[in-house]
Amino acid sequence: MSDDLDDRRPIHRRLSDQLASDIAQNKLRPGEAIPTEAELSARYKVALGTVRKALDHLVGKGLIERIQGSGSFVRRPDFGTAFVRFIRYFGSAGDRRMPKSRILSRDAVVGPREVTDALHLEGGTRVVRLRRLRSHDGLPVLSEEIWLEESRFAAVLTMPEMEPQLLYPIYESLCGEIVARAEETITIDVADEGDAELLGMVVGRPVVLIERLALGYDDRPIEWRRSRGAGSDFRYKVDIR
Amino acid sequence: MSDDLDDRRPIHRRLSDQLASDIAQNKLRPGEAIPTEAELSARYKVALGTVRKALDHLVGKGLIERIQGSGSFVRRPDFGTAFVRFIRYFGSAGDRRMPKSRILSRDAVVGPREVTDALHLEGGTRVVRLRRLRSHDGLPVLSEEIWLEESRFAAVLTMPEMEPQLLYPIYESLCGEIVARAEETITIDVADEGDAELLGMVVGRPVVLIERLALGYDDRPIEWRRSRGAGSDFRYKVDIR
DNA sequence: CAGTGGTCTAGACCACTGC
DNA sequence: CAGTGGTCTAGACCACTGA
Repeated sequence: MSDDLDDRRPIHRRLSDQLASDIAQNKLRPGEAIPTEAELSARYKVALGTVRKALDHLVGKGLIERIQGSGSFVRRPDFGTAFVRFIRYFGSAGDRRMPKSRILSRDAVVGPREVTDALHLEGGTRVVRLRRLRSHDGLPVLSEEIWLEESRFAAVLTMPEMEPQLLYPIYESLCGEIVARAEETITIDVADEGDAELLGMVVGRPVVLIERLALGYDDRPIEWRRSRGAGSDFRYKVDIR
Repeated sequence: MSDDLDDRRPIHRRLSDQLASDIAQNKLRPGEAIPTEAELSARYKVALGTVRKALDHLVGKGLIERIQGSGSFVRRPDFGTAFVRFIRYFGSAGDRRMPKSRILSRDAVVGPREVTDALHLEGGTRVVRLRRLRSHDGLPVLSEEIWLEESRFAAVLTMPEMEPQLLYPIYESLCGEIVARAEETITIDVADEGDAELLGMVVGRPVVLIERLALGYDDRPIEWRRSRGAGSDFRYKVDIR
């Protein structure tokens, strides 16, 4: 462990923090195997049970997966389906066509106040802005504005436009930025002229507004996204304990 | 354990299932202490570590709480604040007045199809219906319809109307039904005449529709509730891992 | 087959709670 | 102070994976 001085925290806790930190710093990358229990036990001179407790804790935090007989692996969060969680589709049951994305514009601008605030940047920092329209069964479903710090994501401006664009893998391969989790805030608005044009809605009808802040393993903001969709398409289910 | 025959499941798993079942059958009631680790270890002739693993699992499921030096206790879920999770308030920051509830009507009727479906009852079963209006700072915020199986909840019809009515404690004391968890589905609608009257809204403006199914520890449906509120008051935050 | 994680045991010591 | 849960150890055996 990096700091053997702070003896007040339990060993299993220090070990899991150490590993979480390695993951945050991309020393251990998604999909990679982490050292085996025996290896960690020997390296840090702690009992196997203590190692197991640390790893179990990381499983609980969603950072790793354990596969018996194979090893323990850094988990790659799957946000591809998050879109689907919120929006209900009307297409026939057998229809499994992927939603399609079309990028409407890509540019770099001085960040509006709310964007720099959301991304924890200095006011006036330049940011990349993407506008994107997501469709299902040929019908527009979500219009998105996506904001990124320009200094880290300039490559996004010049990348060729591929078709089934999932952005997070692109951030990873092009910019070395790995999205670990996201915070979404859902509110309700009414359709304006832009929604009427992009989503084919009637002005004044309910719109669902989804604001998402994507964060790295180290909790640094990576991307801020604001999506608008027809309220009638929205459905969300929560479990309360 | 009740069935020592099924040896294929791990001991810690059988033990936690046994305890979960005791909780489901109200043999162990919310707030009560469960047997100590040592007690369970002796009674079931298993090692302490195995007992601990079983109890840790129950903590993860949200069924118990453990308090060092004191004991392990059946958890009482707190839904009183769920209302607050969805609705943002505008009152001054220092204002901590509790939201108020007023019951508009109480009666028993043949359950509408969607109600009996939600409660997993035979079509045509009689149900209790409550209408309730929840206000904050004197302004109506949520209008609710609450549905209960009449045969189990007839007492709700005749109870005196107390003021700070939290229903779930009433279900427990009057009917012996304990709510363990709930499933909520959020959709968006537009205001109708009823919303205009009860919530002071303009017809056609966005409404948030929250449907909640409350369940016991044994996953049997207890109550189905449908709440409507002004869309402009709605805000919900989710964390995605 | 060797190597991995999963289960289970037995026991020592610590930290906290409540009387 | 006695009793509780929390930490940690050391070691045995099992179940599964993949070459």
